[in-house]
Amino acid sequence: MVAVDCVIFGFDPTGIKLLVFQRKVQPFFGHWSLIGSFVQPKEDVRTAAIRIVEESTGLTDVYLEELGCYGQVDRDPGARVVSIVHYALLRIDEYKLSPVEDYQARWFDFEDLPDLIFDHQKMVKDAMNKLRKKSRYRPIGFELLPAQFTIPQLKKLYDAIYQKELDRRNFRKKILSMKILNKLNIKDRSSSKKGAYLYEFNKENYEQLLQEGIDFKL
Amino acid sequence: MVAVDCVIFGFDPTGIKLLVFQRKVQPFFGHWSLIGSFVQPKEDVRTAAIRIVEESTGLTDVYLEELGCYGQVDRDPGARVVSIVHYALLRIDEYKLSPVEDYQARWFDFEDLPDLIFDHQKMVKDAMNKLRKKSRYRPIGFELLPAQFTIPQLKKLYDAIYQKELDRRNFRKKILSMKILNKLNIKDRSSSKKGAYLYEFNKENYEQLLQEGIDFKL
DNA sequence: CCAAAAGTGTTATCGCTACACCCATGA
DNA sequence: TCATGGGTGTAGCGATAACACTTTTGG
Repeated sequence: MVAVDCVIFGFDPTGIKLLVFQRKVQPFFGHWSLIGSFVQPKEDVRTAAIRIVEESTGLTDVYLEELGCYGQVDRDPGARVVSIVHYALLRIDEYKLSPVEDYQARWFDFEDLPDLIFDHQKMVKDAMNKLRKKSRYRPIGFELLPAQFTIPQLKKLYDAIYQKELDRRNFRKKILSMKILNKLNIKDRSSSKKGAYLYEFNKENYEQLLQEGIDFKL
Repeated sequence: MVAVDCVIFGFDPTGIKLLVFQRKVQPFFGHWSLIGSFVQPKEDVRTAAIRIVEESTGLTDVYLEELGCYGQVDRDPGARVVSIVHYALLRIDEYKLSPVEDYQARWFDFEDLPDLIFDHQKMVKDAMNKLRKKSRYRPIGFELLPAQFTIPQLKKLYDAIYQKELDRRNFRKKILSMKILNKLNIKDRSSSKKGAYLYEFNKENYEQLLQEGIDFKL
């Protein structure tokens, strides 16, 4: 049997979040777990992952990547299930509430997760490591922010991913030098009196950078 | 059904090689393909990959890593098979001939591969890309060389991986500065009159570097 | 003695790091 | 007017890239 489980990341000003679910079937009814599902006979594996994210969050256009195969014989005590784990990055502010509520879902601080069933804890740990590595050379961090964001917000996200405080000035300099941000002439005053300019991600310039062989080390 | 397919890399002085096999079952009997097998009911997925490499090369202690899941519905025209692809790096000079001969296997130049069945061509391409990326920050290139090797040999390998000629002097300087090579007082004269010193990979120092957070960019 | 590969050293440049200062504004 | 977060500039250091010369030895 082949299943897909999804590690779903979010971010808000207090830090990185994980969306976990209360299991609705035996065994371990009511325990916290990642969201998952069996792959249907006529369904591609990746399609299954997309479906699962949509069913559980209402979102269709999120960053979604394969993490790996979890295929220990005894990982699921009930039956032989091989799980193809994916991780998703989404903007917390965009996700639709109702499907999440149906699923008995909850956002947890990444630093303060409950116990998860089976090998889900390891999946989460591996996903976070992959996110750390990947964000060093791909600007996937943007996927976790609202479409419009300030540079201090972006820095806070990277502080959280790397678990250390980056230098304000160097961070700004580097990210701007890549020219993958469009500055808007609007200020966000929610976190300071002076206000910080809002930016948007410039996808075209980013694609071009990829061609030329970027290295995006923040 | 869950299967494992393996992309098996080798290297000799003329370049990077791939081990491919002549298929012994229908459909596509006799066509070239990667080596693979179904995962047994009581077998971990990774264990299956190790088994496949051993059965097809006779080698047990090779570098082996998961590449990803190939799970399109129609990738195998015969049946629904999800394949967990792995790639292996091995020292051509070490592999036992007889099992390979049983399997109707052949080493092909990576640049000059035959047509492969199903989506195996894409697996190979993806594996090579992963090898390129990974070798930028992990010294996995060593896995492809004999236990003892010269620095010019190592450079040739990285030339082949990156598909460009690195600078001889800078390459040597950098690799030596990492202190992950043990110099032997023996010269290999097979490729020049003057002869080049042989080195061994120093695993202890490498492990220590990993702790400290290496970045191995050549 | 010479061709061919191996081995070594130097210099200029670029990018990163580590800093200190000014700006705008609500309270 | 002052506390708070936002925005900008610069100097020093270290790593990288570009490059030329010497060494060894079989033919």
